Amino acid sequence: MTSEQELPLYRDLAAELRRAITAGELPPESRLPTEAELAEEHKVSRNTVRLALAELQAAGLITTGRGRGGRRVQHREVLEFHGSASESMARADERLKVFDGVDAWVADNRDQGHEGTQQISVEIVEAPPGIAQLLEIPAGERVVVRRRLRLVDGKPHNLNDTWYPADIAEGSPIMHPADVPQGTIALMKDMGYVQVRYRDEIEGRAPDPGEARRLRIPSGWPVIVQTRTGYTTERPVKVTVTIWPADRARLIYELPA
Amino acid sequence: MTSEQELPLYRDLAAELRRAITAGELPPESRLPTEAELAEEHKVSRNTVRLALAELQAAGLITTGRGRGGRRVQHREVLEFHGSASESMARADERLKVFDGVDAWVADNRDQGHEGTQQISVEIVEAPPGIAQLLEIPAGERVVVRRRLRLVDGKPHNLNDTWYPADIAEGSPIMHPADVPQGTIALMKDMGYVQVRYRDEIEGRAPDPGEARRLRIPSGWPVIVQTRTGYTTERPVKVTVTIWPADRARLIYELPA
DNA sequence: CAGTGGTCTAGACCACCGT
DNA sequence: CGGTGGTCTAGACCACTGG
Repeated sequence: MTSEQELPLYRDLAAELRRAITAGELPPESRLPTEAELAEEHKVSRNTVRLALAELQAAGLITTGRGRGGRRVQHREVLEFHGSASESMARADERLKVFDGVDAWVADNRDQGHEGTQQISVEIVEAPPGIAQLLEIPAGERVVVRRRLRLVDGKPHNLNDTWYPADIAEGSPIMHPADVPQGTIALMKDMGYVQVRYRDEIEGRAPDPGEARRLRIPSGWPVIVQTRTGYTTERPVKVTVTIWPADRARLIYELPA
Repeated sequence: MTSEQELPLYRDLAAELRRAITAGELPPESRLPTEAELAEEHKVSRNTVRLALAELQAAGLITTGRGRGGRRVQHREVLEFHGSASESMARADERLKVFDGVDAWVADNRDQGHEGTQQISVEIVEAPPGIAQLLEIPAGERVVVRRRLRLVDGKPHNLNDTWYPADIAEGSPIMHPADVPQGTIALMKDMGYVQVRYRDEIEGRAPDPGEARRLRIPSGWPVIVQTRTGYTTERPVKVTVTIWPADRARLIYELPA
């Protein structure tokens, strides 16, 4: 009755496990059978089992359990981030009154019942080509990059690097590797750089090894990359690159027609 | 001199090939050494070579070559799609004058020097939960879904499914499985449904097997999913779900501050 | 049709981690 | 400590495809 299209053994096994997980027979956080058990049950070699599990792992359905822990069904939690002006700005006003001394992202997490923390470092480097193009400066020009590894409930969640032309950032509080409570947008406004529009570019890809290591994800796991360029009436003044493991975030934009 | 961190053999090999590709020593479209050659060169088993190649494949750097073709370095071409109103609308006006009888997406491709075609089918189904929630109707209610597989230069490029409440679509030209030259937005406007705002949600994930098959991508390859809900002043009137293989598209939004 | 990648087996050793 | 997944080997057979 099952319309078997003569799948390879490992695809077949992957499909069965996928069905069991999405049907709820294997609930989130529950342990999977061990590789040896699956191999015996299905009369295949352990390598074949591993091919099937690798597929589910790439799809974000199961975890990779080292040691005695075993693999578990992935508990999937998606946090939402608002890209457009209207909605996020309206809520940002409220936030600043309620949560003092933390930036918008930390507050955004509290809204969703999570604790956000950040590890911030600041460097002065030569602008890589992609960043230079967006900032409309020559490649290799000095820029200040403020790198943030953001943690949710203590675990790495996303990378957020903001690049500023050196003439804007140097000597300002942007260089200070700590939270800017009122936000860097307000800070730059006080410095005379009023951002009037943004351009967001969104793409998906596999992380490079460095990104995978910092986010503690397997190297095949896809990430979403949002590149936001902020403009005054005069020129681009910052580029922010945010990288999330794909299943961990959803971007939302509200647009007029 | 190489700061080897005692990587597993296959990660080491993957890193070397990755470097050779990004450094241009293996240019796009060029053939990789065969698995047997790599195994012998590096004194590892063929399975180890395959683990390394699987990683590069997941990262979208190389193709999967069946038969005598061999693997090749992936030729990466990213097409851009505009999410926001301002820019895309201004250009849409011009398009309609120049390209007659084709919809905006087909024209969008011509702008970038490619030929876009679509395979369209229309179904009447019960609304799945996610779609029902966005359309603000009970789950299981009848909806019309207009499914499009879009091809660029003859190859599958993205999936674009638009869901309409049955009361709006039934009996209208939306049900006709062919191009709507003036676009469904203009068509709905003529029918009295003027869309005044959109809400976009963007996420990344691995495709399910059906999506992977339709797009002809390996099942681990990540996709970007854009879900656009269109609203009149009264209510949501359509939900469009577009799915791209992640490396094939970049979404762009222009936003006021 | 020869060579390629795709699939599969049956073993082995080890680092790691929970109990 | 004992069991788990991570890594690796050395084979084998086959489907597909380009020359």
